Amino acid sequence: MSLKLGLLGLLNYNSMTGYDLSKFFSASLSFFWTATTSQVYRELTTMEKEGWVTSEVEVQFSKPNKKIYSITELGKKEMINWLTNHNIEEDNPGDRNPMLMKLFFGAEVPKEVMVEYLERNQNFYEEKLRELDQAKETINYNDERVSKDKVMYWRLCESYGEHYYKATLEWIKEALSIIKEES
Amino acid sequence: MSLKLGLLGLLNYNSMTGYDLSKFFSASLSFFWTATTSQVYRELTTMEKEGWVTSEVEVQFSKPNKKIYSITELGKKEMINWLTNHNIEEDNPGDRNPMLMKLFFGAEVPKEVMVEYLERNQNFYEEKLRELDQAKETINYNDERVSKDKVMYWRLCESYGEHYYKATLEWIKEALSIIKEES
DNA sequence: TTAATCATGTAACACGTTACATGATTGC
DNA sequence: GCAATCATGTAACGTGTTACATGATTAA
Repeated sequence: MSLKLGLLGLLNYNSMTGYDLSKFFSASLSFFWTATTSQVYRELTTMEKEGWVTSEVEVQFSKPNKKIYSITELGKKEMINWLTNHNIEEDNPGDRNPMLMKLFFGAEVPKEVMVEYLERNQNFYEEKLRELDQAKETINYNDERVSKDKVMYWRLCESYGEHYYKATLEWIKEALSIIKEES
Repeated sequence: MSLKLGLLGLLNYNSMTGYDLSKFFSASLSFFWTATTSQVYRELTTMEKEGWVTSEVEVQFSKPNKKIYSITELGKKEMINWLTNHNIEEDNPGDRNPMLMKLFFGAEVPKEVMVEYLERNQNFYEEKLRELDQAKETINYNDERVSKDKVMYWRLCESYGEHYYKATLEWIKEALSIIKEES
């Protein structure tokens, strides 16, 4: 459901094509959700059937025609409904962490293998943190066309990332020293 | 792939039935991966086709026969291979966080809605932390039949949970105070 | 001249979820 | 007498992934 609702959320800001949507998705939501173009087109088709969006074709020359999607009243209702009614368990899968799956069975391979694994994860998350810092600097939050509320919520999402990356890095540091200690 | 390899990992400890596997799964791996019985049976079928596991039937009276699965040499190779060759990007999806998706579009609904949402998440994670504490106490890590290495890795997985839950709770606390401040 | 961008998708597969079905045994 | 446990699955659906196809335009 999150993908559908992410698309509704973006269409609620502006009507646009599937192509635009998938670009906006990677630009603004990819930090906590990813979607390929194929997925976006498929979802748009089913969402149109359900009456959450409508489309109109804009004829173009020497390019494929644009199919511009807009959110409907029904779609808006659906979005507000999703924003208002919570299912906390569903919203926090928390499971499906391949890294922990690997670590759980780490005793089956030499320690150096797991040490290297954690170190590479460390690099990965340090890089993520740097990327986040850069993003913070480049995004212009003072754009007057954007409401303060939106900016606040967007910043909170960013801040989650920071907390999450830092916590992971701290854990990796501890884990590495424990593994090395035991050798 | 993680599900298949989780199953291989468990079968590497002990041969058992699909039914046993799904119980072990919920008992020991559900903290970072979940699997339903239907999924387990399906995966076992395909893994047998690939030669990673074999099965033999144990006839029972007045109960369905047991189909006991064992890991093969090929399966062990596959497992070690997975443990040894890393793809850090794949192992850290990090995306797909429905909670952040919701928060991102939070400006579309009254602030109280998002405050309540975060408060319920807070309760959720506090409960998770308590559960983890309980688990720590009940699990007997001094079982002599289990190698020290295994215990170490299992504990590291637990410790990840602790870090993760605590970081999330801290972020929620900050987020709540920021949202309330802006009102 | 090659690659990237614009803009649309289809097809097949992988994996997760939900619901349903069977039928005896054991515990409350 | 009823629910839970044992033990096996099937079927259908939802959603994510990967690969492929088309064909003009623009920038390096």
